[in-house]
Formats: sequence, structure tokens, C-alpha cells
Amino acid sequence: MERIIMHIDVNNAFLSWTALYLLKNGSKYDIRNSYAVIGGDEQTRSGIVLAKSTPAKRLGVVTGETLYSARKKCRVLKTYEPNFKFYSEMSNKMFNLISKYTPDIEIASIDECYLDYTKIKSMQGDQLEFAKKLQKEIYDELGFTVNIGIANNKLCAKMASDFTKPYKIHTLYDNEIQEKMWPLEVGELFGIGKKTVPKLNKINIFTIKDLANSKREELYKYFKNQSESMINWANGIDNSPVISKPRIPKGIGNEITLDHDVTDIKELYKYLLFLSEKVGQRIRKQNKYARVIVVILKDNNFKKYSHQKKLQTPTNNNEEIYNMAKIILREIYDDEKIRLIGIRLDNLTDKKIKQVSIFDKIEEEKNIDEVVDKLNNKYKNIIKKATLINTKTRRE
DNA sequence: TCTGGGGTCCTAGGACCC
DNA sequence: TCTGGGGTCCTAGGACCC
Repeated sequence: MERIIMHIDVNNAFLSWTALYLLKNGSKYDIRNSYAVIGGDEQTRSGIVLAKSTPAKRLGVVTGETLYSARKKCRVLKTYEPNFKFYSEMSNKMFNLISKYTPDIEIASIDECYLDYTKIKSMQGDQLEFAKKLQKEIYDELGFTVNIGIANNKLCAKMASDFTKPYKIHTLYDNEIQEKMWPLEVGELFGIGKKTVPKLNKINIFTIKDLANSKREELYKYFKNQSESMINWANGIDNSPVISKPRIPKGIGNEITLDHDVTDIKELYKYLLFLSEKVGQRIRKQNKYARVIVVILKDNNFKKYSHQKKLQTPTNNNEEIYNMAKIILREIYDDEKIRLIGIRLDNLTDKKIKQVSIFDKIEEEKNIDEVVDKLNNKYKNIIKKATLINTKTRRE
């Protein structure tokens, strides 16, 4: 049977949600209608555009560019800090609202999801009418607009929801692919990023149609095993199912850009300690253990590199994470000027494989971590290790 | 006043085993 | 006169997405 899939995508999510937050807290303005962006903090060297209003977009402001560059395009630009806690509330409200209609939704990110309409069509009726109703309901109940794409698979639904914005519904059924998708530039295709576009252009592929009609053997020379799926995407072929099960994380990582370049390894240790506690807290919340610990560095030339170590015994213990991270750092650090440092826990597993010889010590430490986690949750992170008290930590 | 942070998946090369 | 090769695991890095 032919599937009917919808992709629901919040318009300018962070900016819309901050607009609502401000309105809720007494602001007279709706920043959605002014030259506004959500951006990081230039003082801590995270000054990039995370989301922009439609008027700002019209002046050429793009996501990911520096605030400095955005301001050059729009001198009256206003910037607002992100409020992830509120974003996550709004996100949950939207997914809950959509879930009323079917459990078959896949949460793809904080502001988008897929919905498998196939099974509920007989109950809910025409999909376009349903989409209109859903879109209006989200706006009436929650106050922000979404785009909805309707198609026969996830890829095309996703492409359709991106066509024109805001507050639009588009279809991209199998029989519309040539007319609606093929004329687009190849970089518009989901999965084709900014590194791949120049490579494709070089072999005379400029539109999605060019890619769809390209020769498999020719493409294989440049993209190897990737070429098969690239051609499939360009033809709108995607058989992946809507997966409604909550995603189990494959890895947990945190990284911080430092407010100045650091060359003192002892200073880097402090950040490692901070990061160990952060990822430790998160992994224990998931009830998982990590087999692999990765340390990530970025130097002042923006070169990123990482090293990892596999553990004998998986861990979720702060002290163990920290100690291993220090060992890895010592191995890779060679007096570069460090701009960013991160820790990632990978190869997650459910159970700890117990090693009797050191078991007692670990259990004891683990209990301490758990007590601290509870207190942290209760008293908003007032408990910090002594060495961290003087370490500048950044807001989310 | 230059450039975030959270992920996923893939690839290539080396080590190691049989 | 020659020195396999498949399978698997591990690691580092890259591309992509929001």
C-alpha cells in the first residue's frame, strides 16, 4: 500500500519560541516581525546566528554566520539569547498535541517530526484537510506556526516542508517529484551538504534532476558507495520507516569553546573535570555505561582532532571518566593553543561488567556520584567540586 | 568583535587472527 | 625469482543535520 507521510517543522523555531516567551513575559513587541536573531555570546566566542526572523532573512542573514557578519547586513539587528529550557517545553507541547492523533510519530529533532498518516487516513480523512486542521490547531493552542510536508516517504515529506515558508503546506507525492523537486539546486537535497556540492558541480551536476539522471558508474568514481543512495534520494526514493520508539542515545558528549585560547594543561584539566561531571551526570540519567571515552580538542586554527580509549570495564563514574580523559589529553596535547575542549562517551551499554578486584572502590564512588546528582537536581547545581568553583562555566 | 553544540553515520587504514 | 587474504575490531577524521 502507498504510504502517506507528513513532516512537521516549526518555522524559525528558536526565534518564534523566544518571541512567545517575551510576549508571555510582558513584552509589547513580537520579534518575529522585526529584525531579530537568536544568537550566542560574542564575549565567550560563541557569537553565531542560531535562528533569524523572516525580515532578517530577507536581508540575507543566514543561520550559522557570525553575529558580526549578520550585523553588517542589518545594522538595526537585535540579538536575543537562546532559552533551551523554554524551547524544550514548547517542543514537548507540540509533540504531545500531535500524538493525540497517532502514536506513529518520529521525533527528528527539537522542532520537527514525521507522522505516518497511512494507518489513520481511514479515520481522519483527506490528508490535506487534516494537515490544515493540525497546523491551525498548533497555532491556536501554542501560538507558533509550522510547515507541513506531505508525501509518500520521509525524504519527500521533509523536502516538501522546506519548499516555501512560513505557515505553508506542500505536497511532494511520487508523481510530483520531477515537477517540484528536480528543478532545485542539488545542494537543496537532504543529505547533500556544502562539501559535496562543489564536487558535483565539477562533474556537471547542478540540479537534483542532473543527479537523478547521472550515471551510476560515473558517480561511483567520485563517491564510491555513497553514490547509490545519492541517486536514490534525487529520485525521491526512500523506504525508511517512521520510527516512533524514543531514540536510545548512541553516545553522550559535551564540549565547550573557551573564552580565550588555553595553553596550560592544568587549566585544561579543570575543564575536563567540569565536562566529566557533566557527561557523567547525563549518562547516569540514561542508566548507561560507556565503553569508550573520547577527548576532543580544537586549536586556534579551528583544526579539530580527537583521541579515544576503550575501557576494560564500562563506566559511568565521574572520577573514572576524568582520570581517563586526563590520560588521553596528556597523550595528544602538544602545546597547541586550545580553543575548544570536549568529552564524549561512546559505545554505550546497559550493564556494567563487574570486575571484582576493583568493584568495591567503584561502587563506593558511584554512590557518591548518585547522591551528588540528586542534590544537583534539587538545588540546581550548587554542589561543585572545589577546583571548579573558580572556573568560569558558561550558560547553556 | 570571527567562526556553537548536540548528535549520527560512514570511511579508510592498521592490527590481529585464522 | 616469494611473501595470501578474508573477517573483525579499533581508531581518527570527515560529512551532514538541526
